[in-house]
Amino acid sequence: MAETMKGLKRTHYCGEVEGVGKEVVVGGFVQKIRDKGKLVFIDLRDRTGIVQLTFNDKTDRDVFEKASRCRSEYVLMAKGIVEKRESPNPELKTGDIEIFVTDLRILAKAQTPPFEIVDGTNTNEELRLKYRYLDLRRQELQKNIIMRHKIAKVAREYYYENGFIEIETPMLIKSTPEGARDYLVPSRVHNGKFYALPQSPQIYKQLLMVSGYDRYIQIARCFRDEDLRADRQPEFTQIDLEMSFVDVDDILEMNEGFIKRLFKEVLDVDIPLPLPRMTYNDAMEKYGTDKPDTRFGMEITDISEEVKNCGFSVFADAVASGGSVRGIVAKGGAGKLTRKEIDKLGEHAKGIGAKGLAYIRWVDDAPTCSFAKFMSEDELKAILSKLGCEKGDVALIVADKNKTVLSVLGALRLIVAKQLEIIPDTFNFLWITEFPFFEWDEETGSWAAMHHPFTMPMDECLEYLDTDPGAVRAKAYDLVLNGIELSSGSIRITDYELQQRMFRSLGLSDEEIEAKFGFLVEAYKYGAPPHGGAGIGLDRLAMMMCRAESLRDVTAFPKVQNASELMSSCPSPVDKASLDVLGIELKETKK
RNA sequence: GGCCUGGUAGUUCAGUUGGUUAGAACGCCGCCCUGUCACGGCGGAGGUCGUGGGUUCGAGCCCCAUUCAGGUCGCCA
Repeated sequence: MAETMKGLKRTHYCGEVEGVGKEVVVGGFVQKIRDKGKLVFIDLRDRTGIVQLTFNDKTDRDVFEKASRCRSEYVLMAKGIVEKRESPNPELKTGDIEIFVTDLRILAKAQTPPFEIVDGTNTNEELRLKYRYLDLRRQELQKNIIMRHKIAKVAREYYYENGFIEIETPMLIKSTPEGARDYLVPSRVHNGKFYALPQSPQIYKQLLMVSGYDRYIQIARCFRDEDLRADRQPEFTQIDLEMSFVDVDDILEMNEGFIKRLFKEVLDVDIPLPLPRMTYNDAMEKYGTDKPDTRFGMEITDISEEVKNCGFSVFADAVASGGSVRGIVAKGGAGKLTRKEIDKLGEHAKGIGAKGLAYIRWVDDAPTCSFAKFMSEDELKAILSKLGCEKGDVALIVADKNKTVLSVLGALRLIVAKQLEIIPDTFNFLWITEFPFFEWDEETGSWAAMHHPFTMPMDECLEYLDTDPGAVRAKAYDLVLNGIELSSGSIRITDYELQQRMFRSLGLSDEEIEAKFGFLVEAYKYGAPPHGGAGIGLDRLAMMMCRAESLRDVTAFPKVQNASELMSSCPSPVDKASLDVLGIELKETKK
């Protein structure tokens, strides 16, 4: 039978014990017991840290024996006197004191955990996820989870102070088969019909602006039934906001203010404002991605002009067929990027769509070049000069359709930078602006909205909406931090006529518009202030601020790659009776 | 759905060309120890080598399939 804490009331957290001579009561988990025979030390841990409990020949005999029976992860409560240590432990916050224990309660015994509860563990993540509640005891993880809490706290404070009102939007909403796949929820009272879990509160927050709430914020859970990545969970949390009577600059400034305050308060890092901005087109041309990591250079250079008439048909043909030839230069990379490493990069490039990878590696007097035999010396010189490739450097070159060239070089740029270890440990924020409104969908052979169909086109683009959709840019913006997309938002269309035009450009019939967005379109007929907003990924923000590698490290109960949760084994089958009530019959399921 | 990586005591790993009884460290259990804090000393327990099949006189090791986990591409308005 475990003991109770009757008569004891905690006075201090373990990591905050102080005051030599004072009587204190602490509670926590046994981190470690060091039994010296007639002298026992117990490291007691709670979320604030560790304090040392001491038992010696002056200790009551029952208390002493109880102490020596303790094992790792037992839950204890101890009353005692704070004493100064003869030899302090500089590793501990409370290292210059210890507690001479006069009363000890074993509140719960504990089985030996399947892995040690210590920081810097390298226990397999699968096992730790199965026993997530134990993994969450580790101080590393507790620090991350608490960091996440602080972010949410500063977010609420900041936006509240700026006039935002927190409003909850529904979790059971109408499914709109656009964009990501919805999680569907059946219901007993509506056989054959389904709710969807929100991918974001998008439509509702826009309606709140129509309703005149002016500034809305919500720390909102969002759901997407898509495959996971290290930086993507099927359910995630967004600091979701919307503002009325604003244009792009107003929203960017508001959110910059939040970023600055957040990093100052939580990490004591100064983020200079305004944050840099870059157009989508510039980002694609220079970095091959709409979320560039600008902590290092290695920008993409177009050498199409230099090679369009050269003897190397791969290059010349790519340019002739409307594509391009571009390259990146790894400054001083010739040492680390051996022929073998470059071959590996080539394989990787092929894996992501390139037909091949040309290279120049300049170690000694003359550069080694994979396509030298097709080139005159002058042509090669021109390429080197345009690329800025010098002795000691490696240039990687891809020829293909523009889209392929850019995406491949964008990916290689990141890999090479990691290999060369040239990425500084800083926080580089960047706004990406002027996104294209439309995106050509190869599968359906039609235009699709890149952001979402309620995004306002830029004022000067309205005139060629119908004639040249590909050139229409939108009042949409992303906030990027070190190559991770942190936030995404836009100014919304508030004009009924314009919205109808955009829907039609997307190939939606009047019937489809009515069925999918009828209530939204209807709402805008009753007058709406200009408005826009953004969603800031709380999980990713926490991941970056904790310098974690994965969202799993900043999410209390995360899901794994196949979107299941290892601890509770969810999702799980349900019995036939439950399905019958919902009017659902399963087809043969995938094995 | 494609590609890549991994799965051996509780944990992290080693395991030679396929060859006797599969090892180490940490953890765990027991005994000893009055100043430990990576405590120390002595002793001990602990293995379906992810699963199934195949090759072989013989498989942790080779082959095939499968499963689980991770990364990534597709996907993520």
